[in-house]
Amino acid sequence: MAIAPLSARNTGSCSNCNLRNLCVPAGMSPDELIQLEGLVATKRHICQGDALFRAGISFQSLYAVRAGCFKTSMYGEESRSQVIGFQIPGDLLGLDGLTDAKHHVDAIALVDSEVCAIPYARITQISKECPSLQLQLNRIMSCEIIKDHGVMMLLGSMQAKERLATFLLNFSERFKCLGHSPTEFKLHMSREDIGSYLGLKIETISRTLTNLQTDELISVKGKHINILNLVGLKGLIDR
Amino acid sequence: MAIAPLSARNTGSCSNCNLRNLCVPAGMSPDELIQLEGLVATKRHICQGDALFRAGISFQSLYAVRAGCFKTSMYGEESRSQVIGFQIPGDLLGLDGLTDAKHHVDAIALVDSEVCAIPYARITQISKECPSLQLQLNRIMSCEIIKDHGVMMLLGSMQAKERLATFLLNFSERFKCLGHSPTEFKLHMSREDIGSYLGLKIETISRTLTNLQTDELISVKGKHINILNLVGLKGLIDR
DNA sequence: ACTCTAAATTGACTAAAATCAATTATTCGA
DNA sequence: TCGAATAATTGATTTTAGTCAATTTAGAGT
Repeated sequence: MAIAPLSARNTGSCSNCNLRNLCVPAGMSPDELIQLEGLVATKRHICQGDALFRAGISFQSLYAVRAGCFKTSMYGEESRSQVIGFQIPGDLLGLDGLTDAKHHVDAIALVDSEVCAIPYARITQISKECPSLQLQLNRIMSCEIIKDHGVMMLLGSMQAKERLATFLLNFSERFKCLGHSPTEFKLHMSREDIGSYLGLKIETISRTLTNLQTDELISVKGKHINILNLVGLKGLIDR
Repeated sequence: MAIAPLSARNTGSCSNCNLRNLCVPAGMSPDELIQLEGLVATKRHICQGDALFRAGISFQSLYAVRAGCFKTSMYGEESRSQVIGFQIPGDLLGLDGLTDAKHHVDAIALVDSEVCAIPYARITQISKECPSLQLQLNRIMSCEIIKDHGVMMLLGSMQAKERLATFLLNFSERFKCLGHSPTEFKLHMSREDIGSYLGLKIETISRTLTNLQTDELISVKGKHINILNLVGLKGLIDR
């Protein structure tokens, strides 16, 4: 948990953010974007391993990931825990906090990361003059629900190989949207985290990864993934 | 699929609905409740087996369940399907439609049911004068996300017996909130549906149910469940 | 009430993933 | 750069849930 460099002194304007088409302002007109001036109050650096927030603490802001990678985990009774998701730039954190003004998951930085804090009070305030912001928040939350349903389907109906293929293809797609390579990327989370997310034990993750490599669908070097056969990988799922 | 009796000629006012503390108006003051007059446009009867809406069709309204029971299911590539949830009175249907104005799941009535249709356009319109409606919608969506996370934990980290116990306790709690018995109730969905929802095959559902009965934690007579030992059932999960 | 059909249960067996255990890589800090 | 600690891989074995198959039970429609 080293000290992250405090580089960004961006004032927090969405208008000139390179993530504006993937983040909260997505689909909003330049006129509307101006109304969003002052939406983002502060930027925060989170060092690898540190928590952006934890389950139980009071919810104040949503967080848009600007750089880095996070995992969110929830906790049940008696030592039960579950990784709920992984967030990369453009993703929003904290949407589970609006119910009772408390966070329900831990958000942990998997690498040194940067977020834009968006105070919820400011969202509701700006929404009054800019209804499309509120509509956009509704869309984002609805989208979150759809994504969760996808994970439920993965966990409820897929076997290990299919789950891992889906997982890799999901990251491939998301990195592609960010302008990165869809076939070569680094997964910052541990096998433990992947296992928890996919409802599998780490040994199964290891074995299945080796398995996909043997099939020449991917190549794995530690946390580095190289997708050798995107079509073949997709074929594992539709089967 | 018989014709359901058209009994309710309620005009659609939330103020005198007996579900107002469990449904959209929950937590709103009497003053605010008056502003909600005209929120509900129409009531609809849905016969057992019929769809309230289907994945892919255009989204217009949210639906509050007034009576009966629904299941929602999503579909993946090639014959894959997954039951996403079960809705009983007070629950809201259609929250996944706000992203792209399309539904993403099928909502099927498991018994003859009744819903209040709440046009989304009207929600956004009323929200302008009544910001607490918008806040309430945000809370509801956030709550939906939290509930989905709970299912993800169930699917990702519990074994068959724990999943079924959680499932039964969840219904017990929800029926209790509706003023029904928390220990005796009818589950209208098939074993197939329960299995899909819990990520298990129907044979496993059957066996596990028998198993819980042998342990004298529940008693099962077809779709009728009687929880004999609530504490014992809870004990299966915390372990 | 009766019949036909669909749903649920039960048993025997198989397959998938978990567990246990040992080894090999990585990572991080001195 | 080295060495301890942690993470990941691989193998052997067990456990759990899935599959296949046969009954039994429950429901819908006449």
